[in-house]
Amino acid sequence: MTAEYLPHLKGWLEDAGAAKVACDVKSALLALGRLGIDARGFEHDVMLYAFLLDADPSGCALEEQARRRLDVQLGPAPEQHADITLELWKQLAPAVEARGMAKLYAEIELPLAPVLARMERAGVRIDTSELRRLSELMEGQIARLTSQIHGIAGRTFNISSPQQLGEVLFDELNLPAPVKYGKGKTRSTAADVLEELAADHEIVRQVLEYRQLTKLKGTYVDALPALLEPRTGRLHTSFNQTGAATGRLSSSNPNLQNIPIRTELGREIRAAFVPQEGWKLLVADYSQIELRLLAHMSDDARLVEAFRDGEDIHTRTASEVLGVPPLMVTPEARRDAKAVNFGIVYGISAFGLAAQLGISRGEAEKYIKNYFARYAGVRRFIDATIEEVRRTGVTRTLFGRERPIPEINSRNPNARGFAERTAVNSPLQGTAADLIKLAMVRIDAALEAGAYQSAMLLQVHDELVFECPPEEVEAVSKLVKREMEGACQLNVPLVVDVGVGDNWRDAK
DNA sequence: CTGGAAAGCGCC
DNA sequence: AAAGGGCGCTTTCCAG
Repeated sequence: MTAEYLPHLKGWLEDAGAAKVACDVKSALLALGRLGIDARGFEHDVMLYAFLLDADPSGCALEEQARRRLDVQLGPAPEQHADITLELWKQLAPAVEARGMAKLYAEIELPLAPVLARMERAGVRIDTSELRRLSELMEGQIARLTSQIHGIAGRTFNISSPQQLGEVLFDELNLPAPVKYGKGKTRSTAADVLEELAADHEIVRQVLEYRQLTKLKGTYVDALPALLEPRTGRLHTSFNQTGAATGRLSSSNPNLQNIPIRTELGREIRAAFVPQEGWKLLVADYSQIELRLLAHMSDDARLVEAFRDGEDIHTRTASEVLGVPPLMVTPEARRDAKAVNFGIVYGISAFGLAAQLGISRGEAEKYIKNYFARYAGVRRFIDATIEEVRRTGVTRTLFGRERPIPEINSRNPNARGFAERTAVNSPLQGTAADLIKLAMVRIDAALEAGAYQSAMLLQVHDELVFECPPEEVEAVSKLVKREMEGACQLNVPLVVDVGVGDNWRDAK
């Protein structure tokens, strides 16, 4: 079997007889696309094989794999890239098969690569004049806050420097210093610390507002327009299919998976994401995906029942934990229950829950105790999951994706605790990632089969964003909902909310 | 001047 | 003893 290589692709494309092999199919497709070549039929992606085997985002690129598995230092020669790619393919493809991940590879990861390539090439349109307006508005607010903060401090200083801010607040104005310390013994000025002081101190409230404005202006409002592709006038992110150990995608240059939504100002920024003239944006997101997967994987009777009955899950948890009927659950109780539900998924401690809810550690312990008394299946699931990871050393998703957890039997209690939380969270986060990836592949195929013009643009973990001509909106809404909800059969229903609008904010 | 660590914070 | 899982980006600060 001889390797053919294309020097202008730096060895990306190797044709090994009948089997088309690349070290990175998505990059190969994008590079070929720029040359006007519509390539199809790649069967083997060495980087994806490596990622399935190691779940190590920093170690699955060709150079690192060549070093680790073949003890070869990769040079610039395309011939070497081609040879190494084939050598690794021969080793990794059978290993993926042997570990039971051939189906995950063939039905999800490999077919996803061309979908991501098309999403990146499509890009997303931004209303730059809207962002310019916001930028000027925010500039004025920041200037006002800066002079007010300096006024109260009695001197000028760099408000963006945590070090200088700490000196002003805790040494000069003698505000109560936080218990929380950074690694270098610096007193923390993080938002949760400042919020403790905000009620009593005007300057702290202004610093928090200053932080929000400078963060959003610097990271989004001013940064995004600079990244527009001149040729398309659109924003083209990169989706990294090997970017997160759990199996999630990541997004960079720019990261379009962390566009603001929480605050009103943030939502203004999101409203600047718009469809091409005359088209619509369509947003579809899985409702409570990780908690539904917790219900399925734990088979907890109450959790399963709650989702089957279509109940509001946080209200139900509040009702269970407090022992009151759902109609008597106050908004505050629901908020607390929501924190408990997320805490379960993340492996929170009583200490952490207490800090977040502003209650005593004893109160938090009661909440957690009550939770597990009512959701005994969840307790069993968590214990069984940790036990299995102790035995096997890996977590596994519903679709068979593995993640090594080497520290699970560490004698260091800190490292072991971290590993145990990771062991519980990874199957949930990872299965959710598998599920939406599968949905993306199904939707892409269905759009292709129906010859729709609508395009998938973005994925944000439990949400997909599409751009649709108005006459397709209705049909594509149904298609997307059907393919997402039908991606997999669980003990509980999968629910997808679909919205349509003239920008990303209003479509949600 | 550059690179990296640390702090902080945006999202799910 | 630490104390919530997964990311990427910006700014500050400091060492080389």
